[in-house]
Amino acid sequence: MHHATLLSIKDFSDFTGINESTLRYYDKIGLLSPSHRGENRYRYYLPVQLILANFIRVLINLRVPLAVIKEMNTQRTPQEMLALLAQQENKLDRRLRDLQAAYSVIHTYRDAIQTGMFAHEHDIRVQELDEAHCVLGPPADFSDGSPFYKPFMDFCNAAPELNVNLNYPIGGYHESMTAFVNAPGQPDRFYSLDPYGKHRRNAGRHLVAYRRGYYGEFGDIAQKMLSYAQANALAFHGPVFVIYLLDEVSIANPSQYLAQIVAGVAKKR
Amino acid sequence: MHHATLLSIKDFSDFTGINESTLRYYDKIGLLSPSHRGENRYRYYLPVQLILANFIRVLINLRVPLAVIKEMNTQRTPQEMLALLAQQENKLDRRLRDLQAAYSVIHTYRDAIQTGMFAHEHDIRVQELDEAHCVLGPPADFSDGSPFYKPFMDFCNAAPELNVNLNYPIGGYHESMTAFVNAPGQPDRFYSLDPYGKHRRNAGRHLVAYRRGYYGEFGDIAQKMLSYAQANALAFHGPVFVIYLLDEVSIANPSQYLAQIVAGVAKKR
DNA sequence: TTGCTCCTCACGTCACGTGAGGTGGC
DNA sequence: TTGCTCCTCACGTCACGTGAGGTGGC
Repeated sequence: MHHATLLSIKDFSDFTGINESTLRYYDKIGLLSPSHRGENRYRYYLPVQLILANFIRVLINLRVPLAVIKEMNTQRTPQEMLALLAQQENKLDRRLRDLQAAYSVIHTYRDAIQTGMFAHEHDIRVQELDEAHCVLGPPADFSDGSPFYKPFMDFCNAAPELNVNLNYPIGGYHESMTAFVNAPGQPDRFYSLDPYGKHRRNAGRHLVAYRRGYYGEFGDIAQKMLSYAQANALAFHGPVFVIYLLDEVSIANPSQYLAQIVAGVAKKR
Repeated sequence: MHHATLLSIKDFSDFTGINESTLRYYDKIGLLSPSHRGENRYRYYLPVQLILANFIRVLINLRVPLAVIKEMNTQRTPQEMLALLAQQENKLDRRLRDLQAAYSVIHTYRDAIQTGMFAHEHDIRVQELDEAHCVLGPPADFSDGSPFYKPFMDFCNAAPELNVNLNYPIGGYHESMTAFVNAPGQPDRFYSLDPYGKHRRNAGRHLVAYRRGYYGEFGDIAQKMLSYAQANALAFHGPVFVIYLLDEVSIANPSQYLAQIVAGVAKKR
């Protein structure tokens, strides 16, 4: 500090924590200009401007755009500031929800991939599963013999109104084991593996099988499940949930995708 | 769709929900190029590329940079994807914390401004207050007669190591009413009105007064509080907390700032 | 002369969206 | 000719950070 009353750009930067080049930028856009300039065009700030800098710094941290801050700069009332804060609160709220949704998608995928990595394709067995949540789409229409992606696109198009987040892994829902056996590649509905979804797979005993391959290609896995059930005196009940634990998100080669098929079972008596 | 097997850029855009110009951009940066071009340079996509588009869309929603997505594009393994997701989770975690902090600052300021708007400057009375939290700074050093902002800057500089968020309103802490009376403009410490702070103002009866004016200018408010206490047979105890309910964030003119002074009191007996 | 602070101006960032001006086939 | 889809290319966005090249006073 050369003068007791004037701050060079370096001083001002040190006190405010705002980068020197950022201060020059604020000067350029008229957000915060030094009170005067030296003959050599050096910028000099008044200590009282530190207060203005703090005002700017606080609002920037609240994600208020510089243009808005500039408007509030010369004139502002508690009423206006309250309105701005309320508006900003809404914006942050939306961004928070967005981020939390992304966070949840990451978790769901991590779980799926981890399970998929340690699954053996020919492993088939009965497991006690916890309740799981999802969002079911509308009935899938394969009736006109349309290619695989047509009903899937219907699902995607219906997503906004059904409040379906398409970033979660997508699976196929069959109303019964019989339905799955008859057309393993043509689920009755698609579903999103949204852990906050309103639909659910009940807790309890399930027959769990795995199958490697492209979407809708299940080979003889349905038969294997039937044989296993017969050999172990199991009866199927409830819907069948297919989910791709390893899909295009984790694997480039479609023939290496890994599906998990889950069907409710009980001991025959 | 002109061909059953090929998608124009419009079709592809409709199916993926990705803007046409964005698809051209992805082509340009080599992230997602159409499988071939017509003689007129029209872009044509294969239906199987919809899967790749979904991969990209999902990762974009997880805030993965396009450059990283591009790297994972041709080769990716479940292991690599797990690592990427873990890394992304950390990033999102930091951003979430950031946003939540901003959110909390907004709430604190809204409360302060609302209280300030409905406060009358000459209102002075006893109130039952809830516990409140804050973060106390180091002892403020006014001893060398330095201007007001020197000890305040010390506080700001100490902020990072004390884990003080400087975006909350900042106030002055006096160890006793006597200390406040002797030097109302020179608090023993500064503090940040952080509702998650580790220090606190106890719940209970407090004498609450208001004073309009610039930082550190308190006129005769201390005397008024003493008189009020004497007239009502009140004894002071504990520290005095000063906070500016209306400061540079909500008001441009410093002479209109509004301070609230809060001191613990009990009936004399 | 050297070292220091400061200056201006141009350019890069990131993932697009927009808009101007043009083409090719019905 | 009109309408349609598609093309390329340039520019703007937002809040800076970086770096080149230069100045002025000790």
